[in-house]
Amino acid sequence: MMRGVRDFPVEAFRDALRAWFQANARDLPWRRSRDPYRVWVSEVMLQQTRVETVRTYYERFIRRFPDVEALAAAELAEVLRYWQGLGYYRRARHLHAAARRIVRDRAGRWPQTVQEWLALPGVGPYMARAVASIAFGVPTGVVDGNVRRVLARLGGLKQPAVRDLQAWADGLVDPRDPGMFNQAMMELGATVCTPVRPRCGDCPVRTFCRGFSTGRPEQFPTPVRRAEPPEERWWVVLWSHRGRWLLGHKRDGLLQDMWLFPMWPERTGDVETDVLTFWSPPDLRAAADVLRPLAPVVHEFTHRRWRLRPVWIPWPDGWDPPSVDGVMASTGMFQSWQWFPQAYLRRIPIPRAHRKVLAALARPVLRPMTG
DNA sequence: CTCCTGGTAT
DNA sequence: ATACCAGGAG
Repeated sequence: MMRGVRDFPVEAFRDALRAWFQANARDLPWRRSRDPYRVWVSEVMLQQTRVETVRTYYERFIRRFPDVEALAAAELAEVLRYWQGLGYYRRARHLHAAARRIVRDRAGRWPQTVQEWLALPGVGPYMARAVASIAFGVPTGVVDGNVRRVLARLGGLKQPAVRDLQAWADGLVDPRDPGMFNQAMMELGATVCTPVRPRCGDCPVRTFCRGFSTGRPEQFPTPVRRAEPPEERWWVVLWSHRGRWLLGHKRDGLLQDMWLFPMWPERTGDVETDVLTFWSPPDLRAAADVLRPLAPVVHEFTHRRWRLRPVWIPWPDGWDPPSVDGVMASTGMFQSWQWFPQAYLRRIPIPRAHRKVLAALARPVLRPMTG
């Protein structure tokens, strides 16, 4: 057991936390049911994502895919479309794959133990314990980012090991209602024991808290600064022809299975040199004639920052259809490509970064293209 | 603007 | 250890 955690008044802590949660729990859509499907979907969405963002997505998703059978029967593209804008699209692909496993391999029988949940794709230590405790009453503690912070402050721990926190959470969890206890811990972290300026005055368990007694709760756990993500500069080509737009289906890695406008790395800063060299000579001359620079877009991921320079190429209706295969193949990032009518852009999964590019069409150019 | 947050897979 | 997204708060 960790220093500072010995002789922790477990029963009194549970009582104070329970009373607080019963009076202060936010009314969230996924809390109205202990249906494993709903608990699971909400937990997947809430991973790495804020409650207010998830709320809208969750309700739409449940309307469209009301149970695990409906999700398993759906196409991946459809699932991704409902996930569009939430980020971490791998979550959606795993959710979909796991739904198919539950329906096909388990004949719709739900995993109930932590071990069974862990066997599903996209389910790790946190999620397995969250769903098992909330939907099935398994007496196990969960340690997500919120709980980690709450426990670190309670124990006055600067750099707690996850294993120790898990062990502590397992000992703390209320066996009478593990799901409620876990949700209460996370709720406390989300609304009171916040990363900056925690509201200790509103905290139901401050009398148990070493962080509070030190007067500097924000020091637990020790804050760490994230490194600057490296920057990448890309040209993005919005190619339109007879009311259609050319997009590619991303093959792998970042934004896999999403639809993107073709992109080329910026090298010289001159679009004809960097992009149009991959085009056939007649296409090159024609494209240069109708090329329209758009306002730049910045989009930040965890691990890299994109500076996008969108270029609109409105291919005149009267001209021959452009030959796109060689051009799209030259990007090396798509498994297929397609001309989509304007109205269809709402029906395919396009990540936020390229939605911003699309929005740049409606704005005036802010800077010249060269330089 | 700047600084901050988050689970799983590999 | 690193890849993966899109925000919010101040």
